[in-house]
Amino acid sequence: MMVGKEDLGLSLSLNFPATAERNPSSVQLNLMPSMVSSASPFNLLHGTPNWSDSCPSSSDRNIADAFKVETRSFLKGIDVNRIPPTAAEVEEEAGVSSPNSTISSISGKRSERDLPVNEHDGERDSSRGISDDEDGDNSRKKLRLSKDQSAVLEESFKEHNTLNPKQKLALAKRLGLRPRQVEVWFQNRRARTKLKQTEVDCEFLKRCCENLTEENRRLQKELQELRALKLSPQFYMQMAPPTTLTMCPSCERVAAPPSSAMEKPTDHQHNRAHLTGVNQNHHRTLPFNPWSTPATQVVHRQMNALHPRS
DNA sequence: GTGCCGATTGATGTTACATCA
DNA sequence: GCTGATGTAACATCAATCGGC
Repeated sequence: MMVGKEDLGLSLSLNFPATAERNPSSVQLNLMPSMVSSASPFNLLHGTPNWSDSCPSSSDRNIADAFKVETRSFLKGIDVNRIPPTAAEVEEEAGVSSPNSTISSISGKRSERDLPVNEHDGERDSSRGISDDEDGDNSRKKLRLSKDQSAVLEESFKEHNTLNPKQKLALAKRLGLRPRQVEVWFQNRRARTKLKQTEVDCEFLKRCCENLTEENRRLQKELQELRALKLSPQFYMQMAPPTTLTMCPSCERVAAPPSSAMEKPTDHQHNRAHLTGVNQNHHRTLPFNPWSTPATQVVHRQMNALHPRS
């Protein structure tokens, strides 16, 4: 339900074509806290929202997902997923395509994998869904996990996004699911998390690109202005040595030397304050490296944050 | 042999739209 | 022409499967 998503304040919209058509603000993104560190590139992106702030917490997302599932079930008035309370009851339903008896039956490989676990669990009955094939019903039934099951799984996923066999068994037992189902849920959950992370990265790079384009445009314009100035004889009279620029060590911004005609007081007003202030050595002359301009430094920091070198 | 991953399938739910009484 | 019920195609979601590593 869109209402649920919006009300929960889920943030990032990517407007993928198919979705955007109907739901312009769709594709709600979420990051697991562990996946968005404090060094997240989004925090470094100037002029953009703080994504880690605006992105929902995983719990919000979990709630949203659970809410979604719940709402669907509620609206239909049907909860298709019941936790089989006892093995006996499961046995009764085994041939009847109960949601929880949905199987892996089609794949012999996986069924075989599950079998020992069920034996071990004393819940072999659920694996009798294999007999669905024998019943001639080859269509696999779609299982929808209940709200409670999803919530527990999400909780567990928050603690550790992979399960060891022991944890898997315990969780399966607790939820009344087969271990294979728990395993599959975790796999799919990891895939979803990764997909969302990819989408976020994509969005970030898009913004990065936009910023660079804008910066490039600005620099081109500046270059044109400088070239125009260059034609003026007065420019040469007052020009600073061509290979040096002054960088403010505190803010890392490049500024023209005070005597230079290039100085633009309105552009970087605090330079004047620095230069006329107590510390006359505040500005030091540095060799100009075009790749270490503020803009490129910001981008480099962003890129490093995104893909840190080991 | 096992577990994970990416790609894919298929069941199910939602939505927008058309048709009809 | 307007309204509500019904059918349906398109799409979204997600559990489950498959093959590869």
